[in-house]
Amino acid sequence: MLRINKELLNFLVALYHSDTEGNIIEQTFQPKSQILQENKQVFSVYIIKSGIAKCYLTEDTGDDFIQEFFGEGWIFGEIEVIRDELSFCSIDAISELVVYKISKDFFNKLLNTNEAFNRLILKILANKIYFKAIRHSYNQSHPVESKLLRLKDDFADLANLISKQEIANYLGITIRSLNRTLKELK
Amino acid sequence: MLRINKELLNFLVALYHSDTEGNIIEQTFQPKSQILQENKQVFSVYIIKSGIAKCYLTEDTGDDFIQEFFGEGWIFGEIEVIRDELSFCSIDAISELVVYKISKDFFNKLLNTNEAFNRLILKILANKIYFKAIRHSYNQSHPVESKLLRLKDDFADLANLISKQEIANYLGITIRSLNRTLKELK
DNA sequence: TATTTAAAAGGACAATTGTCCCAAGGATAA
DNA sequence: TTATCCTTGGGACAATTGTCCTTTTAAATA
Repeated sequence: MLRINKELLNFLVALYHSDTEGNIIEQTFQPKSQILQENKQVFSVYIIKSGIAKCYLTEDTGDDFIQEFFGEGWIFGEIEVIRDELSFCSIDAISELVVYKISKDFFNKLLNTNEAFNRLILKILANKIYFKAIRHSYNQSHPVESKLLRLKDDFADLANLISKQEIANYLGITIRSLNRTLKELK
Repeated sequence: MLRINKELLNFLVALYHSDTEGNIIEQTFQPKSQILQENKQVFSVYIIKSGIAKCYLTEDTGDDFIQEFFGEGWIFGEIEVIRDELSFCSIDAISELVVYKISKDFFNKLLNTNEAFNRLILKILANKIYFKAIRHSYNQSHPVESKLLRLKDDFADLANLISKQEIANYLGITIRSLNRTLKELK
């Protein structure tokens, strides 16, 4: 639910400190500000240094569907840069968010010249597919109650950071269903 | 719905013909035979030369959820090899299936030494994430009828190859719902 | 402090989807 | 041919989830 990646974060901290050419910039976003927007161009790849963000997609029905909550060390924008396409989801800061920002060109250069970085990105992409596959499958085959119980632990940690609406959007259900089920579980 | 990738297929055909050391093997599977099984080790990466396969996950409820139907040029097993973990889904041949089979080691070697191959795999992984994100979001926010209409075209092509049960498993619904909705659409 | 606004909780009903069951049609094997 | 099995289609009802609306609670601002 809240994705983090210490390995990538460590990698970036080192990279940032050895960077003398300004290829990596630290940037801070205020809560609720938007970092990437659906269907817009993506010029940079971002790695979260601290804070929490949400990655979501707005459907034609007007509903937002939250793909994941991103935490320390999580990367975004890399899929768009690799595919060389517009963003297919939006990213909003939930808490104050500090990121390492890498330009498209430098990210591509890193991929081509830094073998360890290349491997790390391959692993990250493979993991993203894995997480999505598992979650999508689980979501399709289980009722709301099971989905909620599954989150219970992560849930407690995030409960004071994210709204009920966001939890509902993550589960792909309405707030009404969420409340009903929460009450039944008590 | 049916994923194909001509670019990778072309790449592999060339690779196969220039391969003198038996790093790439052509192999044929009969319809309904299983190529990869959930929770088992994966020793090779496969690229489909011809035929159709399904990639699915069996839930604790006993339901199968079909992630995708794979066609020409589609790759599988690469996620497990990159993550160095057990398979998280099963792959079954639907029609007679011919694949190019690459050992784990040679796949890793290709990733490290062949820049074009590395790029191709990065793109493929990024695309897999993209497809999954879009589909998961759509599935969560739309009723059965919309999901079906969305497939209508692909659907016609596959209809005589895959069963109703498989379509239902792909949509994450029961056969009963599928039939009901198909009737309403007529 | 009083006033306004937004988030959370839930009642009543409607729509959607699932469960369970049976029947019809085609394919296969004895 | 007849028996058997599997796929498909659908009736009747139950369970789940959504829609709409109201109330309560909490937070924010004048």
